[in-house]
Amino acid sequence: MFSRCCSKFPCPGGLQTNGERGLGIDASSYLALMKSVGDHGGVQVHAHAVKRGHDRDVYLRNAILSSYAKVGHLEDARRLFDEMPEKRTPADWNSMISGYWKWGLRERARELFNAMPGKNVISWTAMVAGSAKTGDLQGARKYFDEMPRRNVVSWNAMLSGYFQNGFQDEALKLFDEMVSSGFPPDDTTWVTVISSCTARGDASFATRLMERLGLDQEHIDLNYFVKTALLNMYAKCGNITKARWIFDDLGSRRSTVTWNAMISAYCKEGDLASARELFDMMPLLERDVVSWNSMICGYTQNGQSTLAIELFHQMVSVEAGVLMKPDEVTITSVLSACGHLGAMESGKWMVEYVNKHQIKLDLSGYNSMLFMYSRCGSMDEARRVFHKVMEVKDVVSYNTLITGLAAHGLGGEALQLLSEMKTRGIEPNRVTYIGVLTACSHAGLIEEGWRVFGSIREPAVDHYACMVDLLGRVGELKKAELLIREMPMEPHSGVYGSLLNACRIHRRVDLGEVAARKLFELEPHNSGNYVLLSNLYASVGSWGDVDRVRELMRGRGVKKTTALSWVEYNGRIHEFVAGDISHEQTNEIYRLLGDLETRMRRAGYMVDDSCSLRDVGQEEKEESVRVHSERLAICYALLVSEVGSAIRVVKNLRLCSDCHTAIKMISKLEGRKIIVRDNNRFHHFVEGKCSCNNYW
DNA sequence: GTAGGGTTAG
Repeated sequence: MFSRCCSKFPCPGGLQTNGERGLGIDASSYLALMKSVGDHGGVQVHAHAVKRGHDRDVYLRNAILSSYAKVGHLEDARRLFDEMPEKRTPADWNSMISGYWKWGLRERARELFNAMPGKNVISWTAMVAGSAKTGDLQGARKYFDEMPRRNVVSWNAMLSGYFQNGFQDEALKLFDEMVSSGFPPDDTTWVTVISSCTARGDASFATRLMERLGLDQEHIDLNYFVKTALLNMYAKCGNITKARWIFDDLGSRRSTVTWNAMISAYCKEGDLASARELFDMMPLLERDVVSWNSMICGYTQNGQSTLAIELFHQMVSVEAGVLMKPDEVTITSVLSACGHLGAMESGKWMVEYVNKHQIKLDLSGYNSMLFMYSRCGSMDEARRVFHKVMEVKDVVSYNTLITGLAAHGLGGEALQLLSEMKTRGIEPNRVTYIGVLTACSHAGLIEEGWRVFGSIREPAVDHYACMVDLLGRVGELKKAELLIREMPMEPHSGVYGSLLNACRIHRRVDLGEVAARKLFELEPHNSGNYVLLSNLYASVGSWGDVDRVRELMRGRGVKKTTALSWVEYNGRIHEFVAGDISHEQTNEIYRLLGDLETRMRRAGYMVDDSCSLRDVGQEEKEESVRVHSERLAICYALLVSEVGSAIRVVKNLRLCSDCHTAIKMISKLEGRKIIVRDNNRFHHFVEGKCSCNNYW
């Protein structure tokens, strides 16, 4: 706006020399103007001011220099800085130094700082803050220790440096030092101290501190920054009532951050309705990317992946009114939602979106992408991202890929990754070993499993559960039993669950009953355990016992879990339950199913469409002969998807063995690759064979 | 009258 004004209406020459009063705009008016237009506007004020000779005013020059530096026009800022060495003030040096820090040019910042004559407390503080923000805490501390004079801002810079980098204990220690050396904390100090306590999950510590220093938390004078930090502290420490009290108390002084903190507080509590209510109440212009991210992440983390994806589409749609650009946090969350759903089409669409809009993903973003691909059954893409795209990897990246490989039964590759991460100096953690042991288990790698188990410094109960699973799956039930007896801690439900599942696979009713009894004690309301036991009875034809288990469930009021299967097609999730007749293409689906079964029988396969492993969740016996959901889902996919493409089905409960056989046949008869995810396991059916071999 | 420190999301 200003540059256009200048080019269209060149200023009369006479006024250019009349620097002090040109057109009645003096230097201080320019300064006021700059304040109102912000840094981006400030850059545009420059040309205008130069024409009137105001660039010789040191304050205005500095303001302009600062604007250039802040928006990243460092060369322009430097030109101004170099122009008139005789008029240079410490403020110019300091603006230049923090500009360099802001844009990550640490060496330039240091050079300038070293060359600066008459460094003042602001210069030193800029060095402390700059180093801390780039993660160089030692450097920051060195400047902090060496600075000849400190003020409260210097202390705050160092404190926040510790906090931002996750060293909350150091921050609190420094705060102690600060108080004992006589520096009274200000609001900013309190914000950092309270936040540090929040990060440590210790609300009472903050409260005690504030009391000790005579700061009443309900004091009316606390500024909204402090109140928001307090709100956040109570929210994170589980006192949602107190958090809400502060939120309501702030009234019109609420900022975007206050709203966001309250929204994420509700999300953390799992109270999505209240979170959404606030989100919808929030003035449209107040909503920033963090508000959207908080709500989307809230959905993802509370198992509402569909809503998360829906909200993302709302966020980027034009109808939302205010254009909102998603960032890497948004993408991380939505990719994760796609992974949880096994929604490959949506996931791919997201990746395309990222490329199209040039959103730069960080490590978490790529980890999320890895997660999405491997949960959608596309290990090739997951490997490609991991090996070819990601430059930096952390323990989460390795864990994600290893867990994915484990789910796909790719044990050897998981083992390879374990040794690779060790050579690269990335320390495996509890999760890594769960993944690797699971991988061994699914691939039947018993020796490797023992070796890995033996290498864990302090095996946790989950690792024992994995070993029981491994031993159990390959049929070593005696050894599994022995391991349980010898483990140094109390076995949890996962341990007995593995044992019971192994008994189901190997039809060991006697031992299975023992495991089930333990499980019913530990978690009497988990319907999965009853289903496992019932399936065990069914596998040996003890229908009376199957009915007994069902009675037991009813007697204890255990809720049945609906077995859902879903297929993603054309950007929509199509959901099926056993015996489903609600889908718009129901008739075609059943016709195809009947046709397939006829062909299977003709090919000499006995396929029992009642799925003799009956689902104890069904109330009525007749209902248990209803066709299982995954068969319906697969038939639907066969109808709509392209010939040659793989069929992906997600099932939220375990695939029964009759369906497993049936799907093998379908893959052969139709010449299609079928990928089924049940819980965390993948079955790749190709030409009548399944990747799980016999270890499923 | 210029320059340094603050809270929220994965």
